[in-house]
This record gives sequence, structure tokens and C-alpha cells, in this order.
Amino acid sequence: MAYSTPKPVQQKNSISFKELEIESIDFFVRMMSMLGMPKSVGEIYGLLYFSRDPIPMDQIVKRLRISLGTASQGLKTLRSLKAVRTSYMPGDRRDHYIAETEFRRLFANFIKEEITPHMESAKERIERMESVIPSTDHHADEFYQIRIEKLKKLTKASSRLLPALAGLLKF
Amino acid sequence: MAYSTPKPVQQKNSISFKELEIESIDFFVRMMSMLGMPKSVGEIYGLLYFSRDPIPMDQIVKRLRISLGTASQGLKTLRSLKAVRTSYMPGDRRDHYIAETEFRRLFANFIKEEITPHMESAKERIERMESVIPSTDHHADEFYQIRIEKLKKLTKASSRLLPALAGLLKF
DNA sequence: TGCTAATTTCATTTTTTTTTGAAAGCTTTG
DNA sequence: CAAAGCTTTCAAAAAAAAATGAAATTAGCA
Repeated sequence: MAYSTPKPVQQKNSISFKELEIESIDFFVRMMSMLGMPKSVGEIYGLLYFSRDPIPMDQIVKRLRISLGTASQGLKTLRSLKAVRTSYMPGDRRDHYIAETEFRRLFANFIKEEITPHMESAKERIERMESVIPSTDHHADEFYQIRIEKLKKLTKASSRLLPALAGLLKF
Repeated sequence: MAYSTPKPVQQKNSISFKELEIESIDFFVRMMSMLGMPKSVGEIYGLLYFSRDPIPMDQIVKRLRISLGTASQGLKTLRSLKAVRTSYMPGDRRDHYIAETEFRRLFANFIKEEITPHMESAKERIERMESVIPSTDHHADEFYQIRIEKLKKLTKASSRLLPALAGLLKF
């Protein structure tokens, strides 16, 4: 038996909700794309952000007119960032999604998932540089040494500061 | 009369410089792509970063095996971020490029050029949301109000914190 | 000023990323 | 335990982004 989703309160009412929803989607599409996320991820989050009720995937598909595959992938991404969570709905076997709205935590997660790994491999790459500094030309050595030192400072500062940043956010 | 570029010191010497150069290019290609910049921009900066001598565009093209168009575009981007500057070479009418290596300043510039404008338009979008809050359902109002408030705090915190961030960097 | 080298622009091509949708894989329940 | 519903996966298609290279423009020199 298929589930007929009862229309939630805000959907019945008015054009203005639809407008708000559109603004929200627009907002998060841009926000997310600044962070390198595909449009669909922003759309899904934007839809959920102003939804009082948890939404199942097939509704997301229908409302955003995206494919099942995209929705599934997008939700997977959002889950891994802990930007959405599923909420249990009695008598319905579909997963219902709800937006996580504590941006501080979202941000911390984003840094942990997307930035930190890159910083680690950057450090390895710098080590490799050091093992390879041209050693013939002594004058040159100093030049390279300084440049490498700068890279070290950059990565060190980044990997300290970025995780700390989330804590600074007061919201 | 065409200019024959005299081979700079580091080019003659050794495999190890070539290796360092490759690591550098690799490093910045990844770094830049985290910031949403195309590969070519990272390549150019990576090449310049470990070059003692300023390099003219045609040499960049030759060494990186990229097209003139790409090089020109990439340098334009880097110039706009103040990540490179041209240095005058007497008796040579080509522009010679040199990498700007103060990351603090680069970072500040990046935020000013790439982030701040987006934050501004985000704020406008939030204002539009406020003008459109569903007004029929009073219970609903509160919900939307809270969500909008969060977005405001997010954008406010971001546009304060991000520009300040560059100052915090100690390198 | 006219000539030539250097650079930029931009329509086209190539590459990369994202989306689609059908098939495979789970999971619940009758 | 079988059938139906929900979700994931993945090869192919579509869309978006980046690179190419030739033509147009600009700038320096003679």
C-alpha cells in the first residue's frame, strides 16, 4: 500500500509560503555552491529548512522535480555532513527528513569532513618538498627554504584556526 | 625581434628542482581548487611560487603546456586577487610575473573579492524573506521568524568573522 | 606613424561534474 | 517467506566549467 502524504499545514496556505520556500531554496543553493556543493544539495536543504514537518524522499523528488537518484545522493551528502537527520514517523516506512539548523555544528562538521583531510595531505606534500630541495646551489637553498617555511606556516595556521573557527561563531 | 629568454639558474640545475616545481604545482592546484579556482590558476601560481625570477607569459605557456588563452585568463584572475604582480624587466617588452607570497594578504583579498559580495546578496535575500512571511497562521509565524533569525545571525557572523580572520593568521 | 610583438577576447571544443532513470538491493509486513 | 515499497547504485545523458587557438586589440619601439 502506498502512502498518501497528508498535506502539511503550511502547504495549503497561500502564495507567500511558496515564495518563502523559493527564497530559501535560492539562498541555500548559493550558499552551498560557495562551499562546492552541487545545486541539488542546496535545493534539498533549502526545502527542508523552512519545513515544519519532516519530508520523505519521494516528496522531495516531487516538490523539487529532481530525480530519485539525485535526491538519494543529495540526502546522503547532507547526512554525512549531519545537515539533515531522519525522524521516525509511526505507521510509515519511508524515512522522513528534517533539517539540522545549528549552523555552528554544521560548520564544524563541514570543516572536519571536507577541509581537514586536505590539510593533512598538504602537509605530506610539503614534507616531500623538503626531501627534494635542490642541494647544488647554496644561495638557492635559502630561497627555497623560506618558501617552504611559508607553506608550513600556512598549513599549520589553517589546521589550527579552521577547527577553532566554529567555536568563535556566536549563533 | 623576438626575445630569447635566458634560462634562469634553477632550470639548468638538476632533476630535484623539477621535482620541487612539480610538487609545488600539485600543492597549489589542490589548494586553489579547494577555493573553487580552476586547475590552470593553481598551476600558474605553483610555477611562480618557487621561481626566483619573474616569468613572462609565453614561458608560462611553454613550461606548463597550456594555451595562451588559459594563461592570460589565469593571470588575470591571479592579478585580481593580487596573488601575482608584474615586474619590469629592462629591455624586454613582455610582462614578467612574480608570485605574491604573503598569504595573509592573499587571504584577505580572496575574502574581499569572492566572499563578501555573496554575503551582501545573501542579506538582501533574507530581507526579501521577511517581507513575505506567511501571515495567516500565527503559530506558523513564530517558526518562520526563528528560522529567519538564524539566517540573519549566520550572515552577520560570517561577514564579521571572515574579514577578521585574515588578521588572526600569524604568518 | 607604422610595424610588430604581446596580450586579451571569445566562439568552439574538450573535459569534468551533475543529473537521470532503470535495475539491483534492502526491508517491512501481510 | 513472498510481495510490495522504499532506497541505493551506476551506466548513460545532459549540463556546466574550463581550455583552446585564432582573430582582434593594445602597446612599445624604430
